[in-house]
Amino acid sequence: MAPGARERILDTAFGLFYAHGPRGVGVDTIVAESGVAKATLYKHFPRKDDLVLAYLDRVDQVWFGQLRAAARTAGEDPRDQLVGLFDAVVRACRREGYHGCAFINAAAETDTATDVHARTVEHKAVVRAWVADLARRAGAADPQLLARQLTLLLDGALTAGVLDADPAAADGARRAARTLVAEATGGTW
Amino acid sequence: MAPGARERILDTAFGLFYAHGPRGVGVDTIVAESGVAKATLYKHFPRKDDLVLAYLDRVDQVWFGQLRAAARTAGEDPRDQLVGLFDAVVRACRREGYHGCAFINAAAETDTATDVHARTVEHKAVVRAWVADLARRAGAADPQLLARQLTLLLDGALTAGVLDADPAAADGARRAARTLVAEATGGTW
DNA sequence: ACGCTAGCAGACAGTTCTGTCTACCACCAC
DNA sequence: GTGGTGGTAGACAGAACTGTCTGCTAGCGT
Repeated sequence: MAPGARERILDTAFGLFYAHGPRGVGVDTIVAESGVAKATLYKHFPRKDDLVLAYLDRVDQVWFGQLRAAARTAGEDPRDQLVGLFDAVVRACRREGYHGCAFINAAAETDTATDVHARTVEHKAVVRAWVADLARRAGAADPQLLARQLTLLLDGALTAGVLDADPAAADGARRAARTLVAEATGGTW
Repeated sequence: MAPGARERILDTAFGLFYAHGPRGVGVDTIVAESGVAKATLYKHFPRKDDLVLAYLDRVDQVWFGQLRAAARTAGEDPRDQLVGLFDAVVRACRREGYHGCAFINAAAETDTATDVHARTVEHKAVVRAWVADLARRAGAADPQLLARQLTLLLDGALTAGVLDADPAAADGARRAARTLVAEATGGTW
C-alpha cells in the first residue's frame, strides 16, 4: 500500500506492456498482477488507453535518461557524445527481456490516427531535436540531416536488437555513426 | 470463384493484416470481406497463425521484388545499386496506406518464441545476405559490416516512414547510405 | 462522532475472438 | 447416377476482452 495503488498499477503495466505489447495484455491481468482492485484501476485510468499513454510517458523518461547518460559518459567532445549514444543501445539490447523500442512496438499495433501513434511521433521528434542540438554543437554542416541519419540508425539498431540477438548489429550501428559524424563534421577527430 | 478461395482469402488478409496488424484483424472480418465460408478458410489455414505466415511469405516476395527492381534500375555499378535500394524505401513510404515494415510490425506483437518471430528473423537474414553479396561485388572492405549497416538504415527508414510522413527521412537514409558505401569501398566514385 | 477519501473484492453486461460443427449445394469424372 | 471435391451459410462453444456497478473496509482530519 505504501507506494500507492497508482504506482503499483504503472509498475505492473510497464513490465507487462513492454513484454507483450499493450494489446497483448488484458486489464484483468494487470489487476491480478498488481493486486489492485479493478475499480481502483479505472479510477486512475478511465480507459485502457490512458494507462498505455502513462506507460509510454514512463518509457520516454527512462529511455531519454539512458541516452543522456550515454552521451555524458562518452566525454566532452560533442562528436564523441553523438557516437556514444549507441552505447545506450548496446546496453539496452543486452538486457534480459529486451523487446525492442516500446514506442515502435506500440505504434505498430495502432492506427495512425490514435493518441498512441501521436505520442510516438512526438517522442521521436523530441529525441531527434535533442540529437540535432548535439550535432549543431559538434559543428555538423547540416545538423538536421545528421540528426535524422543518426536517429534512423538508432531506430534500426533498436529493432534489430530484438530480431537478431547478434550484438554485431548495435556495434555496426556505432561504427556507422562514427563514419557519418566524421563525414558531417569534416574529417576525423 | 475463378481465382479460387485460397487466393481470395490471401488477398483479403494481405490488405487487412497490413493495415491493422494480424492481431488487429479477426477471422470473422476476413471471412466477411473475402466472401468465403468460414469452414473454407479453416480448411486452407487450420490456424490463424498459418494464415499470418502465408501473409508474411507474400510480403517477403513483394518487398524483395521491389528491392531487386530498385537495385536493377540504379545501374551497373554495385555501389550505385546499394544506394539505389533506398529508392524502394522512398517509393514505399510515398504509397497510400503505407504502414511500415510488415515483418517488424508483426514481430512487435508476438513473443520471441513464435513462428512469426522466426519468420521475421529469417526474412531479415535473407535480405542482409543478399545485400552482403552486393557489398562484396562493390568491393567493400568488410561486406558483412556494410550490409549490416545498410540494413539497419533500411529498417530505420521503413519505420520512420510511418511515424513521420516527412520524406526527408528516406532521403536522409539514402544520403547516409552513399556515405557508408563510399567509406567502405575507399573513396567516392 | 462524522464524513471523506482511497482502496478491496468480485459479479456482471456486452462484445469479440478463435475454432468446430452441421447441413446443404454444384460440379465433374467415371 | 454416384461419389468425391470444394465451396456456402451460419449456428455454436468457450474463452477473453473492456468497462460498470454494488458493497464493504480502513484511515484520517475535524
